[in-house]
Amino acid sequence: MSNLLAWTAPPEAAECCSSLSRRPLSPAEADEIALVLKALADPVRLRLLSIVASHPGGEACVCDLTECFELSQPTISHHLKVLHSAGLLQREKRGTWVYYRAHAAALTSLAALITPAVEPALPRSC
Amino acid sequence: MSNLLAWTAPPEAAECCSSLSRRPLSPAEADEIALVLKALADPVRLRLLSIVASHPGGEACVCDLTECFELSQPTISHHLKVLHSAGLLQREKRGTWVYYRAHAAALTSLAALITPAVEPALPRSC
DNA sequence: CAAAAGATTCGACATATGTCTATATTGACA
DNA sequence: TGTCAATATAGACATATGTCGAATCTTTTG
Repeated sequence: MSNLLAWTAPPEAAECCSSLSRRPLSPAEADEIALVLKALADPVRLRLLSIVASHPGGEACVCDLTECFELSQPTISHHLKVLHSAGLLQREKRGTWVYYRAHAAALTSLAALITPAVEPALPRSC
Repeated sequence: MSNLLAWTAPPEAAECCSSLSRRPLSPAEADEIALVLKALADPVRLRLLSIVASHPGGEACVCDLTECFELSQPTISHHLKVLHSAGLLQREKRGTWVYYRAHAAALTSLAALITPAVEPALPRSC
């Protein structure tokens, strides 16, 4: 599973808060962040995440979610797996049912990453 | 050009702040947000945006950017176009050079969208 | 005007991705 | 133990995407 939280404090960023706008990302950092954003960058997965997050109790099972779409159950399952692998959804199996909930810390980290820096960046090139 | 800023106050969200976690996104909203996230969800484009944003003066021309990658100049130009079309980069032509800068408001909106809601969501299904 | 430099557009190609159907797995329960 | 219900996995297929080289456009300058 991709670990976005780990990104928030990479060695080379010890000097600073996490933000795209503070300094150029290394290729490796960009690869990792892109994995998480790719997981989010799909209309079905955005809706799945928003449905799960705003569901009563903050969680929903696959059967709840499948009803919301005109897509096959395996397709929904696939999208949930992508979100889970990216660390954006947490998974808990209870009996026959599997419940998903939003991983708030991962979303918070991602949002912080995107938020423009308030302070002007130090002069750098690449 | 996709207009993320417009999303921040859609008619059906008048009740509330903008957040994925507040209520289920409509399919149309999800499509629009996905367009912006798709633009961000690429390692090269993430690096381009971070380089532009942290460049002295907050802007960089294409020639500055091409040096940072082992990719052809048309490829860089393509990625810049994607970011610009998504509203994440602003473009200004001065003489022969084209300067890009990060669109801070768009990034702020996107970050707000991803940030988990503090208040519990109202009970809703899809 | 012509030539050069910066940038974009075009067309092609290989890879990645979203979706489906069919099948497998897991757990509840008679 | 056998069957059923809820999810997940596998394999196939069509479409989307990232990259390139070649050509085109635009602006400066000799």
